[in-house]
Amino acid sequence: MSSKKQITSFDIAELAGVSQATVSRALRGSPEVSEETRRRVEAAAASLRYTVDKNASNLRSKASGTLALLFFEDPTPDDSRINPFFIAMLGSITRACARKGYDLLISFQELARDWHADFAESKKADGIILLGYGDYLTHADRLEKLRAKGTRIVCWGAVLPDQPWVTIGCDNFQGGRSVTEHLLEQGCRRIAFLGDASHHFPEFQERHRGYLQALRTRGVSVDDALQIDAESTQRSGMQAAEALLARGEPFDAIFAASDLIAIGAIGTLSAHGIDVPFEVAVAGFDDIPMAGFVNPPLTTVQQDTRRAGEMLVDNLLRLINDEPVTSQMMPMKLIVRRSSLHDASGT
Amino acid sequence: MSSKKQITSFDIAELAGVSQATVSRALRGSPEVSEETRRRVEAAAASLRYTVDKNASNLRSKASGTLALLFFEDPTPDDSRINPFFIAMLGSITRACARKGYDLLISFQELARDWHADFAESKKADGIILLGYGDYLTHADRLEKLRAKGTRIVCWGAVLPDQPWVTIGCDNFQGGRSVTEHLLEQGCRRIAFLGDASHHFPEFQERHRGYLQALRTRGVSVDDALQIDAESTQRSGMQAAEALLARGEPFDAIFAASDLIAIGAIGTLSAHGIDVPFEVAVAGFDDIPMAGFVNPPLTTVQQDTRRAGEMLVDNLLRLINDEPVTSQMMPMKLIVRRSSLHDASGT
DNA sequence: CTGAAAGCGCTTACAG
DNA sequence: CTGAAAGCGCTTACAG
Repeated sequence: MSSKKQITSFDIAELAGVSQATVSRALRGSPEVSEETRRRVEAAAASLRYTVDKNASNLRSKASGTLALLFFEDPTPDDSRINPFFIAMLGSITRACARKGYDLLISFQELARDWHADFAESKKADGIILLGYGDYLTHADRLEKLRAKGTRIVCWGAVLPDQPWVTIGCDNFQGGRSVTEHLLEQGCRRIAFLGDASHHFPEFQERHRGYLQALRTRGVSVDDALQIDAESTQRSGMQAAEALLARGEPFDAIFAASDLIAIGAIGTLSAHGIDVPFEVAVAGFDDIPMAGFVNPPLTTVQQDTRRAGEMLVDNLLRLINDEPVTSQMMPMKLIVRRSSLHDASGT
Repeated sequence: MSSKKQITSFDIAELAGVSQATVSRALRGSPEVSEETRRRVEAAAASLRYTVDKNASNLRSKASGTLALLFFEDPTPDDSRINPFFIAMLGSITRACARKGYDLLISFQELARDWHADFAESKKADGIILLGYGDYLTHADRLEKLRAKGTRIVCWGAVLPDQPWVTIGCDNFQGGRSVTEHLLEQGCRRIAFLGDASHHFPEFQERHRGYLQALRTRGVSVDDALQIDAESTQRSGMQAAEALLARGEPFDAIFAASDLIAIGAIGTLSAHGIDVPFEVAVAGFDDIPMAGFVNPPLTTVQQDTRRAGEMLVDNLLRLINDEPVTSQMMPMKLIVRRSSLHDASGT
């Protein structure tokens, strides 16, 4: 603790020769204060290195100037391995907050836990951003209850019809479709899908729907034996690829529901002496920084994380200001790298 | 905003049949409260879904229960590319905070900016963690002024003698030495160092000192032409490798001051048709997640980010509690992967 | 445009 | 072990 007593707005008021209320107004840029008074107050504040006590101002004004970012994830053995895609989102969310003058509180949570009280209800944050490959459906009632209590929440994830909460997400369906069409163009016909395509992973499910759509449009028959569940980790990708090989079904391509799954799968294929992309083309989803550096470089779908972060923050602030907000879907972009160039490298 | 009036400790007091002060004590687990009263208060609080207003409690108690994490970095063109090593640190710091019951506020800043007022002085955070390949020396006076004002700060970085602020860092000197010894054991004799080894990058400087020490111990002469400045980005690593090649000096190994530099350098070498590790062995520093997945997998130095995060938080909390704290250095670990196996793959 | 006063919801001596 | 009272440092009607 500093030895000196804390400097308050009363000290500034005395120094500037105005009332404490005027200090408060001047420092918040209220238009009620005359230009000259404001200058005098600002000079006094600067000379004493005064800063407004956020706790007091928040208590009085009922706003915190803070947003909370909650990462949802299953408990992982390795604490420090965060899904790289969400890291990129974290970066852009942080900067978007800074641009808007908001602070950002972050926290890692398990979806099943009782996290709601921690932020909005204790007035630490004015609103909450949820990030994660979340099965929000299962927790829909909780989200709904929060919303009813007046908590402002914006989710990143699958944008689905009939979702009562505001969601920003990329167009997973189109993404899945684009990747699959690209693989078909490479001459692949037995394209495996690695990822849990159930409603527990709504984003994966959408990507899978796009995959099915692309196959059907081209008249390629769908073989359920080519779909293997996986969650978004390398380990899970390796296991899924092992399971796929164990099934003995022939396949000439893998569309992994995320880059981490794809990278794990490539590892397994290599270990089995299977060449990528000559024998099996592989594509992922997310365009994590690693994607361009694995061997072979990974074809994937890029999401505009910078814009996504801005949209999450902007929409949450609109919600906080009681402005109309709707869920929004962002376009994605296919990034072709060597891992999927089945055609060029072989046959 | 919720339509209902906010529930306060007075409501709980009434429901539980005690005074408001007792509610406050019971909910904070004060030992002064009887077990039976506590239970009654907790039940009442739960039934009304009451949570303590943090702004009020912070204002009164003069503590925020929040730590601030400041990332220092130069402004980058690409918002979302955060150094992966710091991301791992972020993860472990966040979790360490959670375990201690603290919230974490995060912010990206440029070292040169006027950031000090933002957190500690406005009472938003009880203490600050600084993270970044920072040139803290240049900003030493600012740090010192903050400390004098009572701000609690802990830095991640180079642990140097005569540093008045508390720093946690890994043993960069030993790390640099281990890598260099390893490269020497592989038969390399012309080992380039890629990284700014000036006092502006104290961690790189320490790694470079370790490098020099290893060379001298083995009686290998140091050639200044083999040192090229680089900061910790792939782009910079590529440029440094280009510059090195342009000098025309023969070299059989590169020790890059960070993994990102190493990965960039490998890219440049490959583009020039130079085989790694057969013609040039390469090693980096940090063991970022990508390191094991590039081609060839990168030999590097691993820092225990989980433990580092814990130590940063623990030491900051000690500082906040006015307990004695000293700077500490953590051991590192050489991780040998294929990029440095010069010997085995050639000659 | 400015000031005097009330009050945000807690925690913490103080008293018993 | 519990209560009554003061007060943390602001913001915001209210009045002029």
